[in-house]
Amino acid sequence: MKLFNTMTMRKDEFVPLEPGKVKIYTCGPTVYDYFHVGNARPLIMFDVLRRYFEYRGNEVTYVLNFTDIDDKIIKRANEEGIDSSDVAKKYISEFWVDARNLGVRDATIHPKATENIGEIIDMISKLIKKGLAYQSGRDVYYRTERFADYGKLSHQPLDELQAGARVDVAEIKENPVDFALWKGAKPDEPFWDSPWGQGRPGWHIECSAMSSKYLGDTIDIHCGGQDLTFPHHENEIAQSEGCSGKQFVRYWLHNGFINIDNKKMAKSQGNFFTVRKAAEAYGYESIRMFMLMSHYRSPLNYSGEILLQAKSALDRLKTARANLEFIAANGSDGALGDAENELIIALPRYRERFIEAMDDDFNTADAVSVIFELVRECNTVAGSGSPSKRFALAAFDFLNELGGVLGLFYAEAGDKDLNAEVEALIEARQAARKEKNWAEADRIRNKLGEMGIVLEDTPQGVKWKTS
RNA sequence: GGCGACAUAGCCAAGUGGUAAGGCAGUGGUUUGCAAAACCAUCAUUCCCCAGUUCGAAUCUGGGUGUCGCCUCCA
Repeated sequence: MKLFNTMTMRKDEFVPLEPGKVKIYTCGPTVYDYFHVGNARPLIMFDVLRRYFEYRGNEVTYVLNFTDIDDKIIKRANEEGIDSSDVAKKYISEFWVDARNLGVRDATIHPKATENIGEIIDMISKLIKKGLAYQSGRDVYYRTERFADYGKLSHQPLDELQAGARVDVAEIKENPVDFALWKGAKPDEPFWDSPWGQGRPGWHIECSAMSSKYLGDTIDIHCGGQDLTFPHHENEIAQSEGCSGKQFVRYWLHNGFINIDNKKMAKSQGNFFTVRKAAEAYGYESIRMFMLMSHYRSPLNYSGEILLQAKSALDRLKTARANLEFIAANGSDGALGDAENELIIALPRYRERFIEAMDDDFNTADAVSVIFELVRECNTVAGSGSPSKRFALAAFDFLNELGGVLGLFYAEAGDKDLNAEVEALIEARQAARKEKNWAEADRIRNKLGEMGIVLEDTPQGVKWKTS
């Protein structure tokens, strides 16, 4: 498998440190609000990466952290007059609602910064001892010019960064590019005790500390949005490699942005849609489909029209899948027909093409197109003659296999079951149809439509789905 | 100023040297009691522009134009 590595700026052949085992760390959310569609991209795409590694027989340890102490959380807490830990708690639980509805599987470990303060303090102490960090007032800063490789990920020479630095030239810092590892607490701020007084960790050190605690000094893959390349990931390298003396990350993966009118969707710009809100209009799985249909590194414009397109595309797949499931239950019991047999023999070729696409820097857009071609074949075969249960079941399973790698075809909370009232109406309509009482049959169908139930008359019987 | 990305049909989007995948929308047809779903056909002589390399370029090289991102919290 090839992965585009930001460090080398090309697609590198992926070889895990330990054969059959893959260690991945993805920078998780700062929990001070609902997350938006832009935040959802790394969650969804790197969830797919993880699923794919598992599909190919690897054991994956996947870490996704929560930054649960941060300036923004404190700000939010002050605005609402509540404790910052309550803000974090609330938005972590809201995170689970959206993430699970998007079909994002729980990571192996979801560490929280506030539960790893000890490890963070240890790491900072080690950096100070090595001369890579210094205390200044009640803060601790990283001495960037001491780390020879600083800038190697973002490919920016340190002196250029200084020239372009718009950061406040705080007196307390030796160099404007130095960044905080520990921040002394201001009045009314939450704090933890440390050798440098009461305070809290800086943002960058959390990820370094949690990554090494849960995955070791060297990990296979570190993921995040492109905007984290600098300074966040650059700083992580300085901290982790400065501390351990070993390579921190072997492959750096960065997803492109979700844009609105070609501008990056960002909370600070105010041009964002929360996943919660977008899902109300188009459904969670459509958001997932929207992301899958393009390459994770390409910029992707968000709009209602495009979400609708993604929803229609997804519906095509889901309908095909539901048709196969229906035939698997109601089709003929006979042996496979010639066309059925041919398609089943061809399935491994679809699998190969799917894998080929995914092996190329997990090109989900291409992988999705393989599924569409498969679906057309399945529809053709299932729509002619009297399709057999055996065929439909095999095709159904196969569709689930490929869809499952992309995290498709899951039930969202709120998917309806058929209730007794609906069932009675469907039967009444069938009776009317038998008597060729089309007016009555159509009346019932319209009524069901208003209830959100769409009917399809098929050779194997009546199918229904929610609209 | 430094570093980087992107530009393919009405819309979305793969393809990085061999003659333009896939999806959405549209059009014509088949099927259906009518629908729905589905299937078939159709839908870019052409990939931002110019020049070059090559038997051959959307793909490589040079130049240009446009858009965006990072360098500051940011997925």
